[in-house]
Amino acid sequence: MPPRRDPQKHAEVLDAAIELIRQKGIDGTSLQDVADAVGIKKGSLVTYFSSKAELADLIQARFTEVAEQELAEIAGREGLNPEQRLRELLHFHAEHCTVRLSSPVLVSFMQLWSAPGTPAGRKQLEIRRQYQQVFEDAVAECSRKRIFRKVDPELVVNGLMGAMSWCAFWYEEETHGPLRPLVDSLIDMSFVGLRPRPRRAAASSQT
Amino acid sequence: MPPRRDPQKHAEVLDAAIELIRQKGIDGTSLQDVADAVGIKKGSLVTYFSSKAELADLIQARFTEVAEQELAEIAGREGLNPEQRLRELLHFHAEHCTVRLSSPVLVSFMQLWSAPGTPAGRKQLEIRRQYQQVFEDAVAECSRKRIFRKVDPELVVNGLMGAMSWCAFWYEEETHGPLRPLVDSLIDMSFVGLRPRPRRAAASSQT
DNA sequence: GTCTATAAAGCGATAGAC
DNA sequence: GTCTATCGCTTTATAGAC
Repeated sequence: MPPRRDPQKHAEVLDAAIELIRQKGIDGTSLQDVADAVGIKKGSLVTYFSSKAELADLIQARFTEVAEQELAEIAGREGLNPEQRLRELLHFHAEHCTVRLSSPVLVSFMQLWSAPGTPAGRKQLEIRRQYQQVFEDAVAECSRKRIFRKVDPELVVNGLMGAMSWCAFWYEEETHGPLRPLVDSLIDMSFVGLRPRPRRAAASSQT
Repeated sequence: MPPRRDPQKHAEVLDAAIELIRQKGIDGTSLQDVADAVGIKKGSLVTYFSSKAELADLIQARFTEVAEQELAEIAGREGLNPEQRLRELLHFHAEHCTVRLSSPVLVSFMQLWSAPGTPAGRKQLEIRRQYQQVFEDAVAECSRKRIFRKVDPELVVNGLMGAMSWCAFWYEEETHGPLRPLVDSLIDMSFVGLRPRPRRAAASSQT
């Protein structure tokens, strides 16, 4: 399990597996596919992981590790006001979902997240909670600085992350062009609804 | 394939399959599971569908049929202004994703939606396009009536539907209470960002 | 460390008796 | 319409030679 002799080859195998699962999902990817992709025989994969479940764990660990590192970097970056920080966090999340994960992988994550019974599912749930907490803290900070009005951070983040995550299911670079300006537009529209109300606002659809 | 003698039993089998797929996803559900759930032998399932692919088609057809009926009902309902109509459409979508589909089923839909190469995938893509078109029309109508400013309906709908669909991944009735007020809050916040700008608005984070 | 070979299990699909 | 039985295939996992 630990990369004993050849960590580079370990990374190569993992990269190939990630790319395949990115395209076809975890269920649609067999160990034979992985072996073919790296040019070794199926039986030799045991050198790099002892089971398919462990492969899935390794991939998930890598993704969440990357995500947490980037989130921590943004959270600690200098020279950003709270709104810009939240914006950067949302940009990262959108890109993480669309470019790096792709919808099949996102879907696999979701499936694990929605199986909280298993130990792995519980662990995933905790990771997701931590991940989301960073966003909720950023929203709360915006409220504290009167950039946003007082809002429920959990609800707001669920809405924002939904809009961002959903990009994985509709965004295509050839059709829509670069992702960033699209996401910026979405964020702009969303943030307007979070501003402090000058006199009154937001109320309009009372039946 | 057509329910020749016992349409009730057909519906029962389909219900059981839906419930299983709701829990474990399409790949995680074997025909043996379905047969066990309805108390017949695996081989007897051919009476109700000739292959697993056809089972998936039947389930998808049922869901999309229900969705299209409801959407048409809302689109044609009397006494709603364009904003209220859009709001009702979004409410339906949120409930459709959370309560009726649940995240694993939504996830299965996504998986099929993201395989546009196959004929079935192409058909699903067209269904989704039609489905989404109803929402985009509603947004465009709001813009025409100056309830919203001029916006890109596709982008706006993608953002709104993302926030709604995402509810399937975080909403739990025991934790959060009734779904409707939560969704209303999300819609309220989003709509504020779509209003015509009185003088200037929305610009605040220019670096 | 990689290979061949195979075990063991589960899958969807099908044939034929009742 | 349902059953039993089985086929053919794919999958993961493992054992042992080089």
